[in-house]
Amino acid sequence: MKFTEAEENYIKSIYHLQITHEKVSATLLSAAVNTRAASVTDMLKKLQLKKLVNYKPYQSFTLTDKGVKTALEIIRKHRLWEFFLVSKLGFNWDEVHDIAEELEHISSKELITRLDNYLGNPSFDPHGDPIPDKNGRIKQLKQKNLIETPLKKMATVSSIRDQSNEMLELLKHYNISIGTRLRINKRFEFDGSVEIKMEKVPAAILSEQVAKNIFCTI
Amino acid sequence: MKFTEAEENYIKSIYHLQITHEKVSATLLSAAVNTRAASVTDMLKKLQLKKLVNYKPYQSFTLTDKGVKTALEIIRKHRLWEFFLVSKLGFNWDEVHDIAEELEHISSKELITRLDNYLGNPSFDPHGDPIPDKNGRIKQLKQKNLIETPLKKMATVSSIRDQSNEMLELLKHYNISIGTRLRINKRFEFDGSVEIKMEKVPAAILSEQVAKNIFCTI
DNA sequence: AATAATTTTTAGATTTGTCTAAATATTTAG
DNA sequence: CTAAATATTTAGACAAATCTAAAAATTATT
Repeated sequence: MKFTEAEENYIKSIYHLQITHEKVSATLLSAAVNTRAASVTDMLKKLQLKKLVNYKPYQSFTLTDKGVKTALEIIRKHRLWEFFLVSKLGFNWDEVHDIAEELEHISSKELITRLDNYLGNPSFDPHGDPIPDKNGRIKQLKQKNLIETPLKKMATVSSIRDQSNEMLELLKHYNISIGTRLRINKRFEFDGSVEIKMEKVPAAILSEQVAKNIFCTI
Repeated sequence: MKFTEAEENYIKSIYHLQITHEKVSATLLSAAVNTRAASVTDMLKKLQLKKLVNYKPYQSFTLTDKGVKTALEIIRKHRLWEFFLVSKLGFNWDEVHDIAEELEHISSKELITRLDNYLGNPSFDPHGDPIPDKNGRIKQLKQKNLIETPLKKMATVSSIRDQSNEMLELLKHYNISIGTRLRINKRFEFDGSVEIKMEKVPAAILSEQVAKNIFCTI
């Protein structure tokens, strides 16, 4: 399916926002796409009709699977072009973003397939961000436990090391499971505990012992 | 100065038309940009305000110097991208037009400067058409179409004027492409058709309409 | 030269993506 | 728990680029 440049920019921005923020609001998005919130509302309705976002008035929204797939295609193009601009044309990595913002909207699939091969199917762009492959898969950074996970980044619980009943009981209480999305707000030097924030619930404190056993990917 | 994609397409089309036609009419232009004549009138008024065309209602029009300069910049981008697609990404010369139609609107000047150097500052694109240099200058090849090419001399196909899909289909059928070597055996007064002979295949007849659109160097 | 055919322009409408201002809903704070 | 602050949506407008239908101008034909 083909989308307008404006639609693509919204989809891409929502994708980036929902990785770094647990909730994507219209205001947040309006800043990201540099428009007024009222315009965002208009566009959300259109994207919903096209089944790209899950959206109900006055509620926060997310990309559908189709929306994510679309976002990854755009990001793939963006990052491949950035790689090209740096590796072949000799740009510095901090000069290429705006040009790639334009190039990412070129529609030809065959072009991207060939460009990818020409560049040697790179997995990371010049900024170190992963380049989705043709199936939308990105090389994930290794999983880290909550002691190692960087602060303030949305992370997804990917595994639990200690699977004792006591641990599972605790996870159940906090409503943490594989796939749960959370963010580390703060780490306390004093006892190694961490404050985590999940959607819809107040922040919670986990002891160092617990934190060491919960693994995430970002 | 920056122009919209629509404006650029009009400018480029007017340029091509005023090279191949003595007078450029709204109807002719409307076919070239694939819109209705009424829309062309609207756009001409806008382009006139921007000093890109000399236009008075009900009269034929021409590009201003500024318009020509703009057209050459767009054509330069188009042809450099075509060269890139063929020489670096391995596309066939008859597959690149539509992609270059999109790429020609990428705005960065620095990108084109670097692309030009990366490609070795080529003077001709894969169709044999000259690539304007950064100052808008074009190298003219002494090329003649098959009506003008002398009889019984080996000639090399250097460019195709009409690059419509229909024309490309026909060329593909006859296995004619840029670089093909051929000889004019005979010209028929009756309908202007020409008999050509290429290596390894029987002689073939081309209509006047086709012959006019195939250019050669000898 | 008068009329017919064609071309060009005008007038009014449509779509996309945006805006401002006002209305409405939600969240935060006293 | 209200009230204030903030966020979101609606309503109405606009610019760009297009369209159709009709009017006006030009060109061609008899």
